[in-house]
Amino acid sequence: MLLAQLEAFSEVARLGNVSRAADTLSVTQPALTARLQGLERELGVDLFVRGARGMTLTDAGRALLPYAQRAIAQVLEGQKAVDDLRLGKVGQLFIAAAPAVSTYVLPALLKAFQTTHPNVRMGVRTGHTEEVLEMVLRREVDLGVGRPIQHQDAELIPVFDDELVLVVSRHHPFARRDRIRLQELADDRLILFDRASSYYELTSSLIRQAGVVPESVIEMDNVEAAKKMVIEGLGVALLPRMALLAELRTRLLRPVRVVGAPPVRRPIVAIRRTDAGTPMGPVADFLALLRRSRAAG
Amino acid sequence: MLLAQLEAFSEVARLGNVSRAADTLSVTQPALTARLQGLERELGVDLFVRGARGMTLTDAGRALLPYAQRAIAQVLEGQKAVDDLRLGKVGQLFIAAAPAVSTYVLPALLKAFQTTHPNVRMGVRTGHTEEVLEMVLRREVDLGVGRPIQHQDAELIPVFDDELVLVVSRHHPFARRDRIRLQELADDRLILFDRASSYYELTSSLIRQAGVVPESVIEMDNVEAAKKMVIEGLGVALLPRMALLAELRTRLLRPVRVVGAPPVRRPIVAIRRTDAGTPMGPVADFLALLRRSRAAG
DNA sequence: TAGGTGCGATCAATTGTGCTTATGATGGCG
DNA sequence: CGCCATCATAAGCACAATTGATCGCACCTA
Repeated sequence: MLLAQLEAFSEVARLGNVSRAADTLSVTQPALTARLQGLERELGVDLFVRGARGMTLTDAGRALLPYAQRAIAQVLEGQKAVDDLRLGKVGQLFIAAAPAVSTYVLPALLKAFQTTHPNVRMGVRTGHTEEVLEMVLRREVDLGVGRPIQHQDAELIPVFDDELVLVVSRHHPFARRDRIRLQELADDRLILFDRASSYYELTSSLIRQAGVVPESVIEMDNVEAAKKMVIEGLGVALLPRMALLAELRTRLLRPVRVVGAPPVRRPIVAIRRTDAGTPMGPVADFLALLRRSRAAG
Repeated sequence: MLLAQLEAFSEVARLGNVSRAADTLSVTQPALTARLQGLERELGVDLFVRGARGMTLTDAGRALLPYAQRAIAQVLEGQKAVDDLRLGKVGQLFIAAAPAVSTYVLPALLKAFQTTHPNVRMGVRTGHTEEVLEMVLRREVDLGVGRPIQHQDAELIPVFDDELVLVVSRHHPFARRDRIRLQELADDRLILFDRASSYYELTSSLIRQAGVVPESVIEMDNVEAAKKMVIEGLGVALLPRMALLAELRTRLLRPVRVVGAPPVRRPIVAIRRTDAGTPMGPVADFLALLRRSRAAG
């Protein structure tokens, strides 16, 4: 049985007239006649009584009509559902993100996303990149955001590069200088954050590489606390730029260029299950927003 | 969009495998692949992620699946509904019938019909043939049964011939004779029934035709009373055979052949709206039962 | 009652479209 | 490293749907 036959049947039943139904369906009248005959042949019953004044439903036709209409309605609704999804109008967007992303990048992005996609259900979960990957693989979220991490079933999509920035308080001597040498850090107190973060290892190796042994080191367990320490003048810190946007803008913290040390850049990637296919709808839209934002400046 | 595409989609989604779905749908695998590609092209989205281990639904596929399944289910249910109707399993059978039919023919027939068609809703309305016609034309009933009556929108289907039978009580002198002459009726009392019935006019004209003036006439307003009168020996009557079946069988009443007068036969017809088409399902089955019954024979 | 009108069915030719068989490409698994 | 399973592609074919023109019929109108 063909959907076209059901549409023909439904429309002819509605109009009681093959010729006019042919117009509204944009086919010729003989084509419609053939569809109806085909349907009647397949079902083994007459659906219409042919009169000189048009077509009238038989009992069988009356019995079939509601089913035909519902079937057609389901198809249309299905098309609409897919279309809405494709255009990102509806659907869901659950994201797993590394702490810095979750804290400093997502809020603004999701606020913007919410205004353009009011009917999309959103959610955020936070974890280190390994946990993000796990959540993606277990399909607990539609998208992960974190540092690159290889896995057979995961696909990585670069979204922006983050960067470690050396920051000092506004009263610190470095604040007045364009750039400093790495060795000068030896005279200062270095503030480290979150031993579990991937940045911890980076920072440490950078320092060690330069043969610098800082006078003293303070370890914090989160970025926010580390920033406070720096602002209070207790030391200097290498912090991800995406966590500093507000303080750099208000000049509460001052960035300092370090000569002789290459800028430490870390790609931030989106993580998708390979078998989820090309991102679509809300996920695709959010990915575009994420890349466009260039969140790290 | 083709129904076949939705079926392909649904089945592949269920099995996660084009080749196996091709088996269950009894087509070749390339045919299914083409259907899926056509559907994806038309919707503008990928419905599956192709892997070496089979097909996995995308978000769009997951969104579409329930609609596709419901559409297919509606089509199947529609087919079943038409089929049940065609086979007379379900539906309704509302009949309007002339009083004699309603009283003496329908009860036994409807009892038989009920056992073979337990899920058919049935109903009977009684009226003279003109009223039966009206009910048919107003679609208050599916079928009328009565004497022939012409109308542009009504189709008449002969079902059996009724016959006026001269009956007398078992003690009446005629009861011992094979046949009588019409003129002999002049010596007897004639019992007429129901002035509104079409039989009244028939009977009267038959008598007048023969130039017979019965000694006396008693008019009753229903057949049952007329029968009682005859049984009590108060006179003789010309009554429709279909109203006499029980009394003739028990020999409470005796039929008498009248020589010189042709048997008075009246066709009983079923009445259908022309625009209702060929009878189907319960109506067709009942019509067949009605003709087979030869109720007046 | 003769001609006009509207409607559905039919016909012949053409176009399309899906189906089948055979083959290719790719990834996983022993 | 070759084999197996899986899906995609290609070529040829057959059937079916579409089209435009025509027919037949019933009804309406003059």
